[in-house]
Formats: sequence, C-alpha cells, structure tokens
Amino acid sequence: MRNPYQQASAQVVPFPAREPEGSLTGLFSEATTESFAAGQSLFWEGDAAAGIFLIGQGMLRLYRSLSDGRRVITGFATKGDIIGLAFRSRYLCTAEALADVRVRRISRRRLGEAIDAQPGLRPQLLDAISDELSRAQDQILLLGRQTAEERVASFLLTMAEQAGPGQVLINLPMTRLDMADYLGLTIETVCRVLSRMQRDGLIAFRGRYDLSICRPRALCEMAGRQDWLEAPAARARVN
Amino acid sequence: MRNPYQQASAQVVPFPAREPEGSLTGLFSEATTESFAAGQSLFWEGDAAAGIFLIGQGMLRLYRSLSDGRRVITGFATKGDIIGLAFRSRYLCTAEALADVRVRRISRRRLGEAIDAQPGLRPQLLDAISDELSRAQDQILLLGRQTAEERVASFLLTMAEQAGPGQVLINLPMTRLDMADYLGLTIETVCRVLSRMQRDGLIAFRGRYDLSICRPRALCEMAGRQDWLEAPAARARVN
DNA sequence: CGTCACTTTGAAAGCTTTCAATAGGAGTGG
DNA sequence: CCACTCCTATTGAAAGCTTTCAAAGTGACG
Repeated sequence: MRNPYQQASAQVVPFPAREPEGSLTGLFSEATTESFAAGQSLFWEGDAAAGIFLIGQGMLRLYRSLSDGRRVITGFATKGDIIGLAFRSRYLCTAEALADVRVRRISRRRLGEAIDAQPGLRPQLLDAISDELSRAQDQILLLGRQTAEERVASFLLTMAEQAGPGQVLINLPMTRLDMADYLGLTIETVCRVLSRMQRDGLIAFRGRYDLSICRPRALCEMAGRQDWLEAPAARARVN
Repeated sequence: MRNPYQQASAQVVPFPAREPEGSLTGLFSEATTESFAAGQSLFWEGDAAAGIFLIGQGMLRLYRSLSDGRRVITGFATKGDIIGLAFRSRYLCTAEALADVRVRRISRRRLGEAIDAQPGLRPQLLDAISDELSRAQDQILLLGRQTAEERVASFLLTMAEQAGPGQVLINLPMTRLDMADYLGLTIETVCRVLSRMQRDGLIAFRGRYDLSICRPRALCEMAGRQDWLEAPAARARVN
C-alpha cells in the first residue's frame, strides 16, 4: 500500500485540470466549421469511424444499402443533431448532404477524453444515444406494422413538429425517393398517398417541396397518433 | 490555488475508494437472482424505467404495441444480454418472458455510480448500446426493404449464429406469432415460407420448435448475406 | 427554349394478407 | 390409456394493398 501522498500525486499528475462542465454540443465549439455540398458524403457505411459531427446548417440523409442497391434511409439529420455518437469501429450508415451542409467535427478520442473529464456529460451522452435508439424503434414499429397512409401521415407530422411547435407549414428538402426509402415504400406510393391527402383536403401543396397541413386532427388520426389530439390547447395558439 | 496536499485530500475524501475495474456484467454479481414465469413481464412499455437487467437464463420478447393491438417485437433477449441500458425515464418496450426466466437486476442509479467510479466501464457501456442501435438498424433494413423469404432466412441464420458458431441445429422457443411480429409478417406467411423452405430441402423440422439447416449456403443466399459465404473455413470445422 | 431529372398518374401484376377450414400436440380427466 | 379440449400451426382460396411498368407532366437550368 502506498502512502497518501504518493496516492495523491499519482492522481494529480495524470489528470489534466478538470475541464469546465459543459454541454455535449459545447464540445464542438473548439472545432472549425466544414462545408459539404449537396450530394457529398461526410462518411460511408463501413468506413472506420473517426469523427463525430454536429450539424450547424442543412440536412443530411443517413442510409444503409443492400448489395443489390435497395436502400433504407435510417434518418434525416438536421441542425443541432449530433451524428456518430453510437458507432463502434465502423460507421453504420452513409451520411450524405441533401443540400449544402455546415458541420463541426471532433474526434472519437476527443469525445472519450471529455466524457472522462466531465462527469456531467455522461448523462447527456446517454440520453442522446437513448433518443437515437428510441427513434429507431419508432421506425421499426412504422415499417413493421403500419400502412402506407399511416407512414406518410406520421412522416408529415414529424416534419411539422421539427419545424416548430404547432407549425403547419412544412418544407420537405428531400426528394420523393428519399421519403420512399425512409418509409419503406416506392416513390409512386408516396406520390399517390400525398395526392390523395391533398384531394381530401388534409394538406395543400405549394410547389413540390412545401405544403401546409390543413386538417391536423385528421392527419393525426390517419397516423394513429394521440399526441396532437391530447394537446389541443397548445395548438390553438398557432392554428 | 490550493496547495497539492489540500487538493489531494479534497479528491480523496469525496471520492469513494475507486472500485475495482470490472465488466458491465460484473456489476450484476452483487444482485440476487429473480425469477419470472412464462408470460410474466419484467416491465411494461411506458413504465418509469427503474431497473437494468442481466438475463441469466431463458428468453424474453421485447415489444411495442399500437393502440389498436398491432404489435412489433423489437427483439428477443437471451442469456448474457443486458436490457434497459439505453432507456431514459420510461421503458421503450414491454419485456415478457417466453419461458421461465432468471435475471439479476441493478438500479439505474447504481449503473450511474459505477460508470462514474470505473472509467473502464464507459467504453463497454457505449459499445453495448451501440450494438443495440446497430441491431435496430439491421431490423429497419429488413423491415423496410426485404421480402418475406429474406426476412425468415435472415432470422433463422441469426438464431443459428446465436446457438453457436457454425451451429445448424436451432431451437425456436417463440411461437409463430412472435416470429411474425418480429419480422413484420403474418403467422400464415411465416408458416408458408418455412414450409416452402422445408419442401425445397433448405431446412428440416424436427417437431415445431426445432429444426436443422440442411443447406446453409442456400439459406444465406436467400437471406442476401455474405457472412457465411465468406468464411467457409470457419464452418468446415463444425459441419 | 431544349434538356434532364424528378414527379405524377394510370393500369396490370404480384406478394402478402385475410378469411376459412383442417391438422397437430400438449395437457386434463374419465 | 384413451377421449376430449384448447391452442397453435398449417394449408387453401380469394381479396387487397403496394409494387411494377409505362407514359405524361413539371420545373430547374444552361
């Protein structure tokens, strides 16, 4: 057994002065901003996972492919999202810019150091990854047991929520093919469902990529959600 | 600035004697074993997430439900699996024993303490959760873009791998309904695919719940996998 | 103003589901 | 030990939803 002094110095020396407690996103403030043009990839499925990215602007599609070209989009990442947190040695998916994107990058090593130095970061990291898993399981439920109508309705509501609380004006920066690959459908089915929704007055397109939700309640019912229905007061402000 | 001695003692006092570095599963050695009979639930979807479980024996189905009763099984947990790692305040799914199950339980608080006290646990936890996310995304690909045949073939191979490297004798402790809800199909479709596989000599049932894989290569092709095909040597030992 | 890529719509085909009936197995009780 | 019951599994036939194939429409861009 060492004496207390030795133990003390053994701890003091290898430990850097404890970093100021911050947020997960705060870690990226030390990084410079990188830009990726539409269509460019931040990384590819199967690549050695080196970096972790904070999206500052723009939107990315994250997808996995089968050898014959079939593709599933596992998610869209947007401003404020961190991608790469839950990867082991290799990236699980390809990350491709939908439109021009600005990101900040830190290394996995840097994240590990910060996690070791700042205990307050630990629950934040765990929560972030748990949310990611939660979304993945929502998607499993959607793909495994929901109809085309439910999937599209669900997607529109998610995009609306992302645009802001009670927001009914939505911008869809992705193509119909992206939506189809995200929802496990074909382009044509997505088109048909959207057309029917418009014909039935649930939504109204203004161009191909912008629409407004005319009947949120009906859309929620179609999606099989109770969320919006349970909080009419919150929506009343905006509608 | 404090002098080194004060700094040292300030660290020594609030920090409990550093715990011996161990494994994630090692944390459960302090817990007593609990038993759950077939059909019993460890916890329900939406419950406040209190505990984390290490499966010691038996198998569980983890599932989420829609309000109208449609169900998706997000996974089967078996001996050695830890469930509940990536949950925030509420459980994401219900965990139900397929057959009698023995588990050990620790609290979320305990996990948090251990993570803080034992830096070596941090990467283990991250890896465990990353694996869970990886499996979820595999399932998204399967549900979003694979045919019934591919899904069932994939499932059988997964069960075979779980039984052991190169194992061709499989036990399926779950019902056909469980398989269907896991694969996003109906009971009837699962039956039909299994029957056809048997008729074609890919598999041979011995009772309802046991089968052997007669033509692993063909099954891999059907599943659209390259895994087994790429490592014929590894299989040769066992076959 | 033409080209090209993406979107929309229609019609037919196909895979999976739904509906229905039969079969198989495990457990129970006479 | 066998009949009986119940639940799960299997199989068949028809229906349905989504896909596939095809063609026309739309819009951005040079």
